Amino acid sequence: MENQFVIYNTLTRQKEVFKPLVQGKAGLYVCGPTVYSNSHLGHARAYITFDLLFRYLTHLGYKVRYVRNITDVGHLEDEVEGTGEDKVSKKARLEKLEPMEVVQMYMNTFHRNMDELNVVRPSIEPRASGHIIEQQEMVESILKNGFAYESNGSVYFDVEKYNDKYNYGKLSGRNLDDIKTNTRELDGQSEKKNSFDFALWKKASPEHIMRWPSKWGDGFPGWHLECSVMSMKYLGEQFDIHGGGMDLRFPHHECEIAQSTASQGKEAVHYWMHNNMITINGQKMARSLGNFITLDELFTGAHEVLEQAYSPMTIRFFILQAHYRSTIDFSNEALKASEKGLGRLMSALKTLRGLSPSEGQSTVDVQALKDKCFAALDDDMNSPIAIAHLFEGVKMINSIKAGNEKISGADLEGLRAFFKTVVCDILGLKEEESESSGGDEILEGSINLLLQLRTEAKANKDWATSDKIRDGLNAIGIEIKDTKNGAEWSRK
RNA sequence: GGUUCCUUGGCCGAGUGGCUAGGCAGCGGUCUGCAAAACCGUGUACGGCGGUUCGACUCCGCCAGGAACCUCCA
Repeated sequence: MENQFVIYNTLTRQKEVFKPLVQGKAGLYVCGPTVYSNSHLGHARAYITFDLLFRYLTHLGYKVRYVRNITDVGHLEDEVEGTGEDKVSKKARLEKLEPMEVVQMYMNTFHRNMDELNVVRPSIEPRASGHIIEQQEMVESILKNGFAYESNGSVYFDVEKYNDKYNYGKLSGRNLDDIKTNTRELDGQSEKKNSFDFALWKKASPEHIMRWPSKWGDGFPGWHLECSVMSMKYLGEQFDIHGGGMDLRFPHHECEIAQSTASQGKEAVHYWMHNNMITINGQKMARSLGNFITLDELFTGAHEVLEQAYSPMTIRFFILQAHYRSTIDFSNEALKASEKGLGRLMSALKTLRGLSPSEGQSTVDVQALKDKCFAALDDDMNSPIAIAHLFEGVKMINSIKAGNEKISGADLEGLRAFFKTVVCDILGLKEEESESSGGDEILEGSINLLLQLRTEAKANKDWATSDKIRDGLNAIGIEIKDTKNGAEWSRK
């Protein structure tokens, strides 16, 4: 086991060899979604990225504890509308539901979508609303350490004071002076010492539905707090990797660092990893820009920018074909290319299963292929390169089948294991059967019978009949492939 | 305005100081009764202008265009 897993650490702005705090174990925390509306393409990108990390760490032999939270406390002030109402409550009011009903509904959708994308569920999925006491405890410890102050029933983090001792802005590459001169002055900040101070605990206005009692009065926790608290609770005061979207780098993750450090006197996270955004026509996909596509819309094709439906695996493959730190631009053309490429990869996987060893020595180098592929994954999870090498494997498989290359029994076994490991276990791609399932034996029997008739017709040079069978099967979604070993069929 | 980043062939998307990324599409061929599939072959790509260098798409500077963060966001 010579190779080392290298990951890009946003904190140091460079690639570093992954060294776990505890040998053989890895602690991973990823910021989960706020469940107040449907999951979208951006969620797919983030959670597929860290699913790849989770799967790869597992593949490398680490016992991984993967914590991904659900943000179900509506602490997000609605600045755009200017109502000061949190998003969950607003949704609840609009749809005449309990806030927790809203949360449950979208959490269910999120889980279903993630399952469809073959994203492995995390080891622990804690909810912010279930950790109010712990959050209050952290507020108290930050207060006790002198890095926060109470003001009119709310508690704010004292950024300036923290910065005197530590470094606020180290993750996002800012310094407090810049932040000072560039922070917008918003209304209602009079109770803060400085505009860049952020809320740890916020006093609830009388109409605020999601509220909890505290020693500072009824209120709710600040957004940044839950991740500091829950990561500490389940992964310890210090843990290996914290992930999330690039957009969370500031202020969310910066504030997390400040909170953890202020409460415990040391930093919690060793490696910060951030996935880049998905853009649509070159622009970030965002609710506020009105250009976001939900996963359900993607899977059904029900969105005006979509020319067709795209399957979950197509989306997954599309995302894995770009490096996680690059932006990836959505387009129908790109998605269609991914769909076809994925089809070729998966049908090679099928072919591989049916391959038999050739006589004599291999003419292909399976080991070299494996080495190159794993080297790519070791290099900051370079999935596009790994996939490029996989396609070399596809060529290899097809050439063996066509009789242009030879493979020994041992190599064939190695190739099979390699493909299963990389394609299925690490990249998390699976075969998608078309909806028509059930009655498979009858179906197969019928099709095989038709193919027999076609073979006979061909033998009699009855092209009309043979083409009629081919076209007819084609029309109901069965594709015929004539190979040297006779006709084969597959579902389109 | 501040901070950071990007600009690769028809499309998407890796990467490197001199050596073929890959996918999709296209073109030519093999196979086929014809197709499809598969296989083989095929593309003188690196925003513009300077500089460093024996040599730059890759390093430096400037310019142009675009993006992200600075406000909720994956």
